[in-house]
Amino acid sequence: MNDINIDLKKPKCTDKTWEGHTDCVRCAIRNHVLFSGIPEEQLDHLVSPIKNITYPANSVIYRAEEKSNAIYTIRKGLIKLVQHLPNGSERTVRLVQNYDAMGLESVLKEPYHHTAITLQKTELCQIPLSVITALEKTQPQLGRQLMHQWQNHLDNADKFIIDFSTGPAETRVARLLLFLRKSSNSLCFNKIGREDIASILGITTETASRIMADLKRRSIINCIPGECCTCEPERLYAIANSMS
Amino acid sequence: MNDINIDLKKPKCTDKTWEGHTDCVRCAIRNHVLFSGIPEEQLDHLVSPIKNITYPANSVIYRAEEKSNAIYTIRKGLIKLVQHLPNGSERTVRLVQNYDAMGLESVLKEPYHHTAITLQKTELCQIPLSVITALEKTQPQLGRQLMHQWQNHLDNADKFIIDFSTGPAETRVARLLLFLRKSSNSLCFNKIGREDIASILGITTETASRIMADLKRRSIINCIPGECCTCEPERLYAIANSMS
DNA sequence: CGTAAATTTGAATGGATTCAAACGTGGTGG
DNA sequence: CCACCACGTTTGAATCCATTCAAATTTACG
Repeated sequence: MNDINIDLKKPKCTDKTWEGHTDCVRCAIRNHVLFSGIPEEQLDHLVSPIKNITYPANSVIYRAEEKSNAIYTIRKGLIKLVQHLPNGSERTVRLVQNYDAMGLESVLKEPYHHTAITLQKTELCQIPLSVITALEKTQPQLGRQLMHQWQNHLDNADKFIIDFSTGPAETRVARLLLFLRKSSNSLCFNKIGREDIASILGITTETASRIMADLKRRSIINCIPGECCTCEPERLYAIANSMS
Repeated sequence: MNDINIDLKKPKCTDKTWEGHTDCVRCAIRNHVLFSGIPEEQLDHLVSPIKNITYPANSVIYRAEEKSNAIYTIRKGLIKLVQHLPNGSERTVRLVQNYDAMGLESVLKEPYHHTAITLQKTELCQIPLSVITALEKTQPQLGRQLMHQWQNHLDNADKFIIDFSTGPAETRVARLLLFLRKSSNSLCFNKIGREDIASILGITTETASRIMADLKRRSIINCIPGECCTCEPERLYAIANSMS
């Protein structure tokens, strides 16, 4: 497994020569509109505290209750936000990926509300709160950007309830697999643990395993060990839309 | 049943002689900080489009997909936000009450994302978008207020997943009853339909009915027809926390 | 190669859904 | 005023589904 890799060189998102630069246009914070009015030399100085970090799977980015001091945007990969149940087990309440922002509560000076854990190798930008507050002064549109991010989280939460917490277990699994497919294009769901599936869908590990095994047997998904999976999307859609 | 009652007289929330005025201090929009810098005569003019409306139970406030033009704050009562499933039935994704704001997506010029329906007699303030945009210019803290509202919705969504979509049906019902108790103080849950309970908890109407009937038989809740209910909170808590 | 951890499978139990029927309640019209 | 109908709630019985607990199997990794 590759280790955590913090790239400290300089703020990549303003460096046009960086290969990943084109992605930054989609970034929640470093939006192409957002930096438009700021002179080049100020800009470098402002965003230099932004770090590009790559985490392996199963890394904790931050913990619930912890004092917050940065928001994050996900560049590549997948993260679960979990909350701890009184009983000791954990329930996943959101999946974050694909240029979503995360940890917005830090803008409101609140401690983090979830524990954030990577489900795959994940590349993200860590934006210290100081950058946000500094940018806010000169860039009034930033507030609007953040509101859109909040709304986006809400929409995700709604989809989470509708897709992952409604209907029989097989239906939920199918919807999760389709979600993962859309997000990563390559369907590496042999990488995601059964326990994670269970915590996302509110079912037990055994049920998750049984259903996954059954889908394999029916050749709806095909997993070569160590490789990514293939699936038959139409058949998954059929299951996903079957309201018992 | 009492009809919809729109109070057009004048913006009550700035009228200190109005009996409900003290509540307005807690309002998401008319916050005591918020209006501090604005001269009296401008204030009246600014907030005059705000309407106080009282709806009976089962009224539709707005519909999903509909063009949005106002946000709402709930003064008293209870509202469900529902989304329609492909199958035709509906799933409740949030419960709104107690000075919560609702319809924030209108600030982002998006159509409403849910259909909002009252579960009880509900009193609310309708704040046209024009008021928000006008206030935004002179009151920079308004943006922050709105962010807090978004965060509040997110927290509610999390609780919705953890409390109402996790664990066995009886546990979920107990948690819902305790939620209703805390919100309305008086526990009028003979008023809330079994179908509503089902759509909130993601179970069937029959299961909801069976569990409610059983709780009555065990005298954990006592309902006098036409009156409000009483319950034994400790026993409900015991059920609510029983993870099985 | 061997051990720990994760996954799969089995069998029994318990819980939730389905479909159908009975019951109660409130409202309408004869 | 009562009969009747519509609608929501309750109950029953059968079936199906998910969980539990235990064991077997596979996989990952030192």
